[in-house]
Amino acid sequence: MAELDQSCLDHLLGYQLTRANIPSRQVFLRGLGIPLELSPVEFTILVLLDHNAEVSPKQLARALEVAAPAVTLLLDRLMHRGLLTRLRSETDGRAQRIRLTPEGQVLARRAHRRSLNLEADLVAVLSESERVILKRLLRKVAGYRPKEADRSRPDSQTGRGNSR
Amino acid sequence: MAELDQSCLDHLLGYQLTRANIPSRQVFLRGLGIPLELSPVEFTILVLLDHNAEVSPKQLARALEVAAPAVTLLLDRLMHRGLLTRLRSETDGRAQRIRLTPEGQVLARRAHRRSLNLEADLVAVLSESERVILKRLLRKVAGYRPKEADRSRPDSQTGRGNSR
DNA sequence: TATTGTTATACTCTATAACTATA
DNA sequence: TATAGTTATAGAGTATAACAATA
Repeated sequence: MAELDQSCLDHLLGYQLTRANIPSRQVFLRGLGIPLELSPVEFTILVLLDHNAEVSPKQLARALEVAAPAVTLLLDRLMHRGLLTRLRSETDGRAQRIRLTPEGQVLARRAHRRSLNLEADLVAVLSESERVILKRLLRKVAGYRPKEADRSRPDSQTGRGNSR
Repeated sequence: MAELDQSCLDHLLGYQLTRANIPSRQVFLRGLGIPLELSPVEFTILVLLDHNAEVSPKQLARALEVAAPAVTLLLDRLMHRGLLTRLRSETDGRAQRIRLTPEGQVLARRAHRRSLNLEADLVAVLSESERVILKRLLRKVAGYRPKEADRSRPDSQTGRGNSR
């Protein structure tokens, strides 16, 4: 069966990003996500909680660019697995402090350790200097924020969903 | 409110890819997706159909690395919008040939034209040579395929969903 | 009034299994 | 038996609005 010619989409950075994300995601799932039963966001949350003190759901929502209700659901799931607890902030009665339980900390560290060598095969397609360059360029792109005037709604935090 | 320290995730290429995808996705939605009422995959399908003759759902599933049932649903939607038709292949009674309708072709070309300048602001954070390098490196990463021995199920086409 | 977090809802995407019709 | 495509279903992600409690 003939392969389709996709050159008509080559000019789109977004297309290249999405395509590069496919094997990257597979590598994550096979090497970490499935064995430790963590989705990419769940992994990210656990690691961030372990490396940052006094984290609130609001901070997570900002850091991950995920809408607040989504964070609530994610934290619910991790809490029901006994990986974290929610405490009221002592300085602001509205806010919470999320804390990893001992089990959560063990899992966070195990996952983080595992993540260090996770992409070895994947990035083997690049030279060491290419890896450095790629990450630097991706960070530049990630730092872009549309001008306010361009935004349809100033405070819309549109999700990270990526259906392609 | 304090920003979280995310340096503990810097080593993961997948994390950088996902983060770079966020503004890229916003740019697509605001500049093309919302005005033309096309999701990223729908846009991709229309453009591929316009640039390739005699396309079957199977070919689309392969090209986009989307599971067959998902392709069925995507094509259903585009068909109900009058953008394409499904014809039986004359050489293989099981297969289909997807064809853009005149309206579909008009939209495909309008969308493609619009996509050419879509990311101008986004890629302005990069120099011209950086853009070339970035796309080349992304293509390398996108070309990676895990060794069969690593794959849990040889024919699993895991989706492109990207919840992070 | 504004902010933090939750609930509820609706829609999309994704994954799988089971089915049909053709080969 | 294998392949192309569909149906059905369940789960996860995402966006919005509306709400409670606190500031």
